[in-house]
Amino acid sequence: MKEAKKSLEAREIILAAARQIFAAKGFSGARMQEIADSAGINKALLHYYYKSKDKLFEQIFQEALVKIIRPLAFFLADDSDLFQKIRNICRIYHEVLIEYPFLPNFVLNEINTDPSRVLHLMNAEGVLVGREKTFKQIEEAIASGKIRTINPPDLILNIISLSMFPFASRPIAQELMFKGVDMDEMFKERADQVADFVIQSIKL
Amino acid sequence: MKEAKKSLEAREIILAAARQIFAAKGFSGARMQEIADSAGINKALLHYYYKSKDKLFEQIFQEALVKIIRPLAFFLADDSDLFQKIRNICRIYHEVLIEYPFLPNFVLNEINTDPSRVLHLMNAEGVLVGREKTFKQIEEAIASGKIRTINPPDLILNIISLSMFPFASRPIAQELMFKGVDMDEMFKERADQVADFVIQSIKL
DNA sequence: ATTTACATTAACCAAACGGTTAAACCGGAT
DNA sequence: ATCCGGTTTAACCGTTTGGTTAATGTAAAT
Repeated sequence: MKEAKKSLEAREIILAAARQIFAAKGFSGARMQEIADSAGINKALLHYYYKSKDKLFEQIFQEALVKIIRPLAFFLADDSDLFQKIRNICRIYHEVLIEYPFLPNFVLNEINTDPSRVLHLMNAEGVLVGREKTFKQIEEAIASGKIRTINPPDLILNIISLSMFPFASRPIAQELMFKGVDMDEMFKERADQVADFVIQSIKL
Repeated sequence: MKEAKKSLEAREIILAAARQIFAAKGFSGARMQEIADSAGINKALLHYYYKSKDKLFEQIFQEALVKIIRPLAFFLADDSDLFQKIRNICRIYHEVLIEYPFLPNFVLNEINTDPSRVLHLMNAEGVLVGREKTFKQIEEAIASGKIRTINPPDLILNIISLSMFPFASRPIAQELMFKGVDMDEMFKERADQVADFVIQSIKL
């Protein structure tokens, strides 16, 4: 393998540029020329490494999807106590989203604009492995009087909503509710705040 | 005014078509030709009624923004008891979003892809009128021992997150957590479920 | 030095895009 | 009947877009 280093490095530079531009403008708003410019290369070279816009996008979207879904998979497979599991998923989501705050908007929007292009990439991860187990854990916590009655999927949806939506709505939230507040700082403390909020809501 | 009826009717048909397509594909993904086709008219006629894609989009986005922000404005101005206010905003949001489920994704995504094109349309509504009043109401509820300590903007953000995110994440949520569940039915009951969730979480 | 295999570029292309033009259409007023 | 204003269309235009081509560069292997 002669120029393996060069090739891999170029591919990584391209991916980094494409990640930023796809995340910022979405599939249809992104321009191959802009990605090439941002990567400091020729447009033809971009097509040399990634045959088409769709292929390039698929790879980047796949990565993003994994980053979004992995914390949920971890939560579902986690063997800890329910309250501890809730604290764990909140912390993991906030860690990931503080590093990649654009993920929720990017993933949700692309799924919405073209579910067919994208939904088939989802089964790759074994997300659902621990699902029934966690559903049962929640139902047992209800049956044993540890927590209030709630539909397990609803509880999980609530946790994810509280964790992800603030990142998706950041610009408008900053304008309407957090004027003058450092939202980066707020997000750092928010993981535990969300976990407490959820636990307070369900515990008896 | 000779053909006033015809003209207004045509404009409404165009708006309806544009609403659907902009909401589904976003500004950059929408095609003027597709909007014209969907409205059953010529592309030139589309430009006759709405000079440019940007103008047409601005009008539609403005409408959507108002639909999203009005419930919040109502909540902030509402003079009811805090718990009742929370039930009110949850019900209003769920009513609106059951009718226009695409709104969260549409608005959030356009704000994110091009904040400059869009954020200046936001001050039109007098949203912030009741903000300080509601902040004080929450602080007083804390001081008087009625509810747990929480930062007022955080509480409001939590309510909105729980109300809006499920609509934005519907396709992926259906796939991962609600397989085989009728989410339309679920959303109908969710307004009160969210309100209870929030109130249980903060009440002492 | 020549071959070889990948890397890189300028120039190009067809299709799609937002938008324009100029002519036709059409119903009511004159 | 004709004039008039708003309405509708086919054809067209310049630009942008994703993608290709064919030629050149380049560095290690022979």
